[in-house]
Amino acid sequence: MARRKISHEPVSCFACQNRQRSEWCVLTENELSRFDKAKSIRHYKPGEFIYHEGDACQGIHCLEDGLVALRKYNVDGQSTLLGLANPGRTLGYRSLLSGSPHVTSAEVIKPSRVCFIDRAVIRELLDHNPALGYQFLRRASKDLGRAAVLYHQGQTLSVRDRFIHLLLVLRGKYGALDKAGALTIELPLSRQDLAALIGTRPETLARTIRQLEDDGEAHFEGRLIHIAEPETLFAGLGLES
Amino acid sequence: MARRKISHEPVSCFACQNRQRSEWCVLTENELSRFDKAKSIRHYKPGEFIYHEGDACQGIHCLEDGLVALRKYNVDGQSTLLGLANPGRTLGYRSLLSGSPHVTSAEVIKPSRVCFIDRAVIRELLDHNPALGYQFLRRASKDLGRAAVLYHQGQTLSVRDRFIHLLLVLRGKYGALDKAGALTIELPLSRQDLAALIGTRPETLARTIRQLEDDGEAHFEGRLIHIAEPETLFAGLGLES
DNA sequence: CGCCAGGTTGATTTCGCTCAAGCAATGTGG
DNA sequence: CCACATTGCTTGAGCGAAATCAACCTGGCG
Repeated sequence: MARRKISHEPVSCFACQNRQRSEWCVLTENELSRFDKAKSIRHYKPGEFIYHEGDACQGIHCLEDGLVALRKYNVDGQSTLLGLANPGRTLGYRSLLSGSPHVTSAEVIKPSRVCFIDRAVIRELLDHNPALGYQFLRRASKDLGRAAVLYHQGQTLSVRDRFIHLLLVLRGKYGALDKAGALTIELPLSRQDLAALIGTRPETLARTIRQLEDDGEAHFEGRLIHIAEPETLFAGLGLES
Repeated sequence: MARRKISHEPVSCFACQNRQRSEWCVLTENELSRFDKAKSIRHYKPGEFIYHEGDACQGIHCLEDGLVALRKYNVDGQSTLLGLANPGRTLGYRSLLSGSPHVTSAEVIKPSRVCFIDRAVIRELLDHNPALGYQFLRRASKDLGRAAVLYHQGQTLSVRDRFIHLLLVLRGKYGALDKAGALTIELPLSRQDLAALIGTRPETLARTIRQLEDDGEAHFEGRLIHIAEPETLFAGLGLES
């Protein structure tokens, strides 16, 4: 599959494809220039951490390209995946704005290019341009809604249903329909991470996958999933936006 | 205990005790006056709803006095309690700011006095006074952190540990230490709601309580809990801010 | 009084976790 | 190139925590 190479050329914020779809779309030319000068770019390999749970927040990270997992560890080393970050996503804003340490660790899943901007610069921009704060406010509000739904699902749904729901979500970014209406999803994650994402263990997920195969609901090979009748599979869930 | 009567006298926002500790502390005199004129006060009895999950957001509610539960229902009518709101708390800001429907229902637990302010007025104030947006931003960031911790705990802790953790939280608002260092908590909730708050069923909670009694960790009578050695009980948890 | 909701307790079941083993793919060093 | 470790995934067996189902008790209230 399209294992696209990540360019190591430094990209100006002005040219950044993600900017329009991110919180930074409200910055003026001047502000963007300030932002651009202050940023530093770094490349991460899978398994590396951008920041760790408990760290004080130094600033904000923008994921330009790649994939990052937001993970939280147990005392026993057991981990839960709180979410995934795709290109364009701003990381660490929660910690910066609340003034408390990071509650999750940001672990790189696919090779990633990440920009870092110091907290002082962000504060300056926030003080200067209220629209930026408003962007983050909308962003935080949406995240908060997602968190509530996630929590509730974790409490009330079975592993099977949580997994199906996860596929529903991943379909958006990683799914493709063929002409017959069948769905193919290329998972960006290992089984372990899929399990962590729905708060279960790899063994249980393997069994759940087995069950879906046996029921004829879906076909799994490696990180590819084929679902002949997606609508049927996704029907049994409380529909969500 | 202090079953204090709630006054039905309309209170000016200028005189509101909660204002200093809320997001509204940054309003100017003029703005506060605008706010005060726009507000309407309503009294709710236990069991009444301030808004329902799925409703579009009409505006913001301020809880002046009383207690409100943020609840989310399952398809089967099973509910989870996402959190409690104490006096001074602003309700519904998430929905307003994200522009999406309420994700939870706000159900009154104790008789409550609630102010309502139309969304248009809030927007006006937000446009006018960036500091207000910043207040909500901090608030949302903190809520988001709490949500992450809550989710993770729900996934990894046993019912017993989640319950003890809940007591730790409730201690802050509803606990009192005597001279011997023993802790008494007066729970503001029914057993059912306590169960919903930690994502379990009433039967399981009853058994957990029984177990804590048998272990001599705590003594329960009705909504009163006596804990002789709070430090011992709370010791076995990963400490959280 | 009877009714009912909330709470407790008991019996049983089930879902998911733990522990353990096996297997395939990948890497590594001699 | 082979022996070997390593890592990720799957499967099996057994166990345990919590859910479910059901009965019963209690206190409040019409």
